[in-house]
Amino acid sequence: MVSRADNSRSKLKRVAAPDFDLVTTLDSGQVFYWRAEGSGFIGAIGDEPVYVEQEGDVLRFAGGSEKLLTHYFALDHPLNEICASFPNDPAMNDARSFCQGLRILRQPKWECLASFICSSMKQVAHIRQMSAALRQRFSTAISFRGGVIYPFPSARAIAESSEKELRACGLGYRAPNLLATARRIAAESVDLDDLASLPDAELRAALCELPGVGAKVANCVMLFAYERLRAFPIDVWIARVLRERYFPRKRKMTDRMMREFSQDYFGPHGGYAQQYLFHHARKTQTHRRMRPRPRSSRAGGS
DNA sequence: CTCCAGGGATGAT
DNA sequence: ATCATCCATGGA
Repeated sequence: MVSRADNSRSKLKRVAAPDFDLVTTLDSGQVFYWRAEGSGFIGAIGDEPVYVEQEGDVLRFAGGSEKLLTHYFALDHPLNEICASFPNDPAMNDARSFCQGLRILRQPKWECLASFICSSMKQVAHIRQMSAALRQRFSTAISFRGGVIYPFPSARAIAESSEKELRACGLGYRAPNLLATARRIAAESVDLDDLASLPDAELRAALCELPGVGAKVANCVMLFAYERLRAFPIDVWIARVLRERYFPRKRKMTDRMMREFSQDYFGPHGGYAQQYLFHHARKTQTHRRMRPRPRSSRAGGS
């Protein structure tokens, strides 16, 4: 019987959150730990356990502070101006109206980097699984609201593990990459905070030096952790959107073409535009699975 | 069962 | 510079 008066629940703090949609934002594939709980979500911002729910234009929360939530959820981003800067075309307009209130978070750098090193060739649900496994195995539990929260483990904690332990978390071939990157950071041969002073191109190059980080992961980290709102990650979903909705007549779309087009077409907040296109595509996917394959003409011999 | 997933590293052209 | 192949794992 655990039902003792949970007065933790009746004393939620409040912060104004106009032009914000908590559910859409947390479900948009940029962050991998928050889980539905009650009428809101439980998770952590850095090492701070947080519960948060939305009611209209207000966030009600426990844990953390108004300042912490405002920063993490980027409530200060001028979302109207950002959305108005998107190009005016059918695909973008569909995405913009579908994703109202979606904001690009300001995530902790290491957590974001490590999560996206794990992300390659994995669905969002799998990345969440790996994140949860890493947290449970390599960080310290914090009691919170009758449950337990696992913050994301430090680079040092990962660095002191082994490839075998990381594979046990379901990382597969990503394990040596995460381990090697964690070791560089723990050894202080790379300081993720220092990189924040670099201009976009140099930041991207520095991130791509890390094992398991290529252009796509680097762009995700730039967008979700370094507030480089022009960074435009191109994954399989975005590539599909570009092919099908922007260049339906082209037979081949090379990586280079997609990169060069998206960098200036989507403007100074291209990363935001990308996230809207990504979320819209992923949530409105129609079963593109069963395409009749050419039947192999070896049914029964004669 | 098969197909696919928020790709990157490597080696061959 | 571009292209092919391999890399683990689990959901649909």
